Amino acid sequence: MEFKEAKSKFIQTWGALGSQWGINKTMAQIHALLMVSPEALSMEDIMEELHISRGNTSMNLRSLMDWGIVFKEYKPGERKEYFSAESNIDELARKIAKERSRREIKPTLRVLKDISTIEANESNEAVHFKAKTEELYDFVSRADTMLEKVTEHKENWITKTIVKLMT
Amino acid sequence: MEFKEAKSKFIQTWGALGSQWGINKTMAQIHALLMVSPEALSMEDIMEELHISRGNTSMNLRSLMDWGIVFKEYKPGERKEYFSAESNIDELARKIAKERSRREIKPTLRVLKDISTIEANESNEAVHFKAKTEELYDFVSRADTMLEKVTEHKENWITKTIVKLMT
DNA sequence: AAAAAGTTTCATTAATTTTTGAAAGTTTAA
DNA sequence: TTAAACTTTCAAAAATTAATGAAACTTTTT
Repeated sequence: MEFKEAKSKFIQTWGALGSQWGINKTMAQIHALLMVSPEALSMEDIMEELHISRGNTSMNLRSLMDWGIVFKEYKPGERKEYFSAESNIDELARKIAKERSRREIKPTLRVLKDISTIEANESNEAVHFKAKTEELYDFVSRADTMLEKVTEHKENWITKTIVKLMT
Repeated sequence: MEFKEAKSKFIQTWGALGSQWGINKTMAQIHALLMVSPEALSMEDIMEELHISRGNTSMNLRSLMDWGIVFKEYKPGERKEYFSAESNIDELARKIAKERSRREIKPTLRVLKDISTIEANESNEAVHFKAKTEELYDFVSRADTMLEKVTEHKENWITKTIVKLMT
């Protein structure tokens, strides 16, 4: 396989992965492209490489910047804006995890907490509901905390945890 | 909030969460409904509760069974099929993680490995590409292994890991 | 073996999501 | 202050994904 083919394959794969994870395909593709580009790219560059419109490029770049995983760069003496991706992969994972927690897990936890407070001395059905949603709350809450721990620090989390448990 | 309202809210929330994670809304809603039902439900029950068609119900139930998180049940003396959800939440998480790894992460790893083998003595661009995709392969690979470790066993993984590290 | 009770499939329709492109908006330079 | 260079927005169109429902299929009962 030569470079061009590999590059295109990478962009397609990253895009497909993105859509399976609830991120739109173009957004993931732009991110993939920027990740493997040694230099920051202009909007024109991106449009041309991915064959997408200006509007589409603009909106998805904005989303990527909202996620904190793509940055604007200005080249001295140039008016055009250039874009580059977070280059540290651990940092990338950290930001994605943090953002998904904030946007999805936290709101879900709020709902779960809320609905598990129903008075359940009525029916069997209500008792079971309350038990199940409480259990789910605990689980999701634990998972979220763990995710936070794993991603909050750049340093090795396991080591820290062990030290903490042993002292 | 009384029971009916809470139940409906739970089903909506779980459905929304599903679609953010690449699972179709109805599938997640059926799963939510079965999770909070103390008894197994028939297709009729599900159709009625969620206001969806027979075909839709049938296909999404099949998907849920393919994921291994919903089961068919037969009641003695009854011809109808009943459905129930995996009731252990740890087990549920385990199965989802395993399935997503198999369907999404593993294929991505294969592609990453494949494309990072290009001969990169040509351009700066190709050198950077090779380095980046290799780095990504290592990261995803590590993450997948960790996920496997966390979910492979029902027992507390942390404890085991610590014990292993200390001996 | 035919009817009854139930389930699955899949072409068509509906809903949702994404993309386009042209107009409006900004900023810089002359 | 106005023209040029560039970016953003958003209504409409296109593409994708999900849902319907009727016909086909399966299994059980009589």
